Amino acid sequence: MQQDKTILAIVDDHPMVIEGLKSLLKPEAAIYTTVSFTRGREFISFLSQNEVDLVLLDISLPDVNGIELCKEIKKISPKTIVLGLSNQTERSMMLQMLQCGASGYLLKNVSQDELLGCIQEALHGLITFSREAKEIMGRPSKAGLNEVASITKREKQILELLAQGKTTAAIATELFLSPLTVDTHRKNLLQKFEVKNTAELLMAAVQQKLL
Amino acid sequence: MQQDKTILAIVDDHPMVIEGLKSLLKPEAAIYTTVSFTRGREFISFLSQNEVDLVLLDISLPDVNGIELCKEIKKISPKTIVLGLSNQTERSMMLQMLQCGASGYLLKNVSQDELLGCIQEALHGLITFSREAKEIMGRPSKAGLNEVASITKREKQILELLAQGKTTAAIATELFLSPLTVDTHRKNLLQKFEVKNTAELLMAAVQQKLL
DNA sequence: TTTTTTATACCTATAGTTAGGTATTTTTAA
DNA sequence: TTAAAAATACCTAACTATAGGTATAAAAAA
Repeated sequence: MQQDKTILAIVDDHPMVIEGLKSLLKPEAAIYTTVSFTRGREFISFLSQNEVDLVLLDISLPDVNGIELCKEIKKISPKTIVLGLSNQTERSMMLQMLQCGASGYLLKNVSQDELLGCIQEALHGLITFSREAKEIMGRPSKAGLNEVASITKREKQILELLAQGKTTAAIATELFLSPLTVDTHRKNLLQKFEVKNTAELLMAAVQQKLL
Repeated sequence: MQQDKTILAIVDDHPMVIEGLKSLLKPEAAIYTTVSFTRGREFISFLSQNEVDLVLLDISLPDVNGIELCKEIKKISPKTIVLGLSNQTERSMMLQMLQCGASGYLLKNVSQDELLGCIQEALHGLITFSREAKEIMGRPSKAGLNEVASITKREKQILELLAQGKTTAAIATELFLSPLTVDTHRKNLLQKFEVKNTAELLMAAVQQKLL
């Protein structure tokens, strides 16, 4: 690549957001080249063929989950810097993004200054947050107490079926498993969420936005 | 006022959204003049001194609630056309906006074509929706079929305790009732929601925003 | 390549829920 | 004030979930 400009990618399903970001980045058009994508998959296939210095990644895309996408990006191109971008003011989401290799997190209410500042910081290898995101990170209130249970794919699947009111036996049939296996997963879910029955489990899952 | 261009106002607390909208409106810059505001109050004071033909109004502003703002706008300047703008795909929210005098509703994932089309339609006095908003309005499923189960105070109380994972016996003790009575209420809840177990019941209640 | 995690499957009891009723008293609304 | 709705309480039997384990193979991660 003969390009010496920094390449920024924007991944967001809202054309309006893409245009907004481009517009906010315009003053620095001399140093940044921007490309944009409305689907996570599109960006991944682009990334496997091109270099990208930094990506502004919406974490709530229609096709893939932002956390997963972030992992994939870091796998394909570890030096691409990922900044999470979202409306969600969920501490847990921010932490998850960082855990998956993101270099920071911006809320969609960023000002132009913040945006440009954060991009610069991130490009220099720093972890960075938009003002409001910083504030949220700054209050450890919920984090300490409300730890997010990390669940496996199978567990997620079973959780969803439980939410549909299905019994262990019905789930076993549906997934071609032994009811005993389903029961084990179910018990593991109860343990992970530190709850004692399905009702509590579902409410906890709803609260953690897993359902 | 000697202005013959149509005056569009954008009210949104996200600079990015404002820039995005302006950018999407650019092809029509010859006919539209745009002004933007990040606070509802700011816009109201502008409106009392200036004419505005149409306003794109974010319904989730930090200072005032979108519904209230819409009412105020229509009170101050009845001929200003209001289009609701939001991420929320809540049917009820859309209906509320219309009830308060809005001429339509756009989701923030609108494409440029939709945006320009909807603005034109609204300016011609029509009620208009973005594609996805239309889809949501188009399914009477939830409104018609999924009638909100009306539950009694006692039932609500028991529903909440069930959501906390409490057993019939525990609820009975807490409410100084016979377990058999609690059981009857529980059964009535299952019937009203047309579900067959507590898991499904809770999910239905969450969906109907009863929990 | 070794270790850890995930997914699979099993066992024994006990606890709790659901389905099918009926029936009386107290509130609330017409 | 009278009818309807809500809250109370009971019964039996069948079904389902939970608690307390153990164990092994297959994936993923280190």
